[in-house]
Amino acid sequence: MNVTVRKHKVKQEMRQLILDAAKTIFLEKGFHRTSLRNIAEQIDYSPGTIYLHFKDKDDIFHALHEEGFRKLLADFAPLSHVEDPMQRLIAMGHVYMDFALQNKDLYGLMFILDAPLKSDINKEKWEMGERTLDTLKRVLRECQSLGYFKDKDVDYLSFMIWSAMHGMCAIFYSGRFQAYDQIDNATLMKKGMEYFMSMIRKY
Amino acid sequence: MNVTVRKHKVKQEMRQLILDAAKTIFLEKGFHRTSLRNIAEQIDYSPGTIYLHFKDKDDIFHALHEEGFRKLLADFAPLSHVEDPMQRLIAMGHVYMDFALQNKDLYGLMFILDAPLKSDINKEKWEMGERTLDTLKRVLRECQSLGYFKDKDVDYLSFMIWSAMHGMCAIFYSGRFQAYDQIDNATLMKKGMEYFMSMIRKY
DNA sequence: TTGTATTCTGAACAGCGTTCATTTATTTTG
DNA sequence: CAAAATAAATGAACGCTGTTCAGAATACAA
Repeated sequence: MNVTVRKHKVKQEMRQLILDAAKTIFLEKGFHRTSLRNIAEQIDYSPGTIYLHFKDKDDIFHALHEEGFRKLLADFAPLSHVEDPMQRLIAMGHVYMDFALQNKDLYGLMFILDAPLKSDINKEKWEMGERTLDTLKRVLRECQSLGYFKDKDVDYLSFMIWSAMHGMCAIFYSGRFQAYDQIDNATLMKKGMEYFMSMIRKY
Repeated sequence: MNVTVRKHKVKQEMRQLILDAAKTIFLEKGFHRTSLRNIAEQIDYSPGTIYLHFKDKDDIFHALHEEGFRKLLADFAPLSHVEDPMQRLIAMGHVYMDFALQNKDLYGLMFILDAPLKSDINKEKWEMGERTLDTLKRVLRECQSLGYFKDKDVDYLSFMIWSAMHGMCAIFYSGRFQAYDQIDNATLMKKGMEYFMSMIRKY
């Protein structure tokens, strides 16, 4: 018992060690360019050892995926204290964008990379995604009760708003704004957000 | 001369043969899951032959990348006949979205996949991207001369609008809307677009 | 200390992008 | 038409990948 508890703890520490190493290397080289041998080398274990803690590479992906959502939801949590739903909606946008800016690799894993998402697992894992989306839908309904977004369907509306946020973050992630190369990335994002929010406030 | 011309033609046909095969398999299996051996097999040549026509896998990526932009710009072309700039802007949105819906693989190559874009080449290749963006900026300026988007910076505005469009397409591409799984993809996209456009019209 | 259970290793497998000496096909020349 | 020169295509080989698994190393129990 005391022993099995400690064993369990050791096992979890190893898991976290692998995840942290993986995250570090993903950040440096990108998901597809990171090999299990790279990860193994970083933590001074052989490649085989990783398979004692994760089913395969996708499994590591999923673990980080979930870690990302936990972090994002945690970042959202303080916003529940913002009384005015419209102010809360705007604040959520900023938190979302900051999350993408500060956790580029994690953001890519969660919303962009096509790596796995193999049908079986994704239903379970996307429970986190749904919870995040529900947070958005809830605040939108509150906004509606204050007169905003009259006669708008919350499903379509939430999709449109999330897409706008995601679009900016995704372009940032993929590094595809050479077209704006004279403008600082963060400024571009913040200004884009500002324009969108001032638009939606009047909607 | 006559001979060299014919040779050149044959060579280009081979190039196109490879590109078409590549596109087909990308569509089926995705970029990262498509191997050069798969492509070679599909056209009944050995892997080595492909390297007679393309520098490497990234080179194929770039060729399709450019093909995509040529197609998108061609789809935009007829819109120059739409007199009212706001109507043209809205029409552009629909064309962009239809392009993504009907050329999913190409869209991913152009705007999402992180495969290559290795600094050297991307400047040249993104000339197409810039041209596309210029089309958007031009119509926005025309809208401004009609009183829309007063005091708005065209760079930030174009980024925000493009991001909103891209966001919807990117979510569609990555298949990450299980959260809306009871709603048809195309409907979701069209409605999202409709909401965004009705919002921007009043901006 | 011995025996059992656990952890870890690293060689092996098939497949990957890529290269290149060699073979095959085509064209040019005598 | 045959021979030489040029071009096109091959496929084995290299070092990499994710993944597996028999065996070695280590830890724990009796």
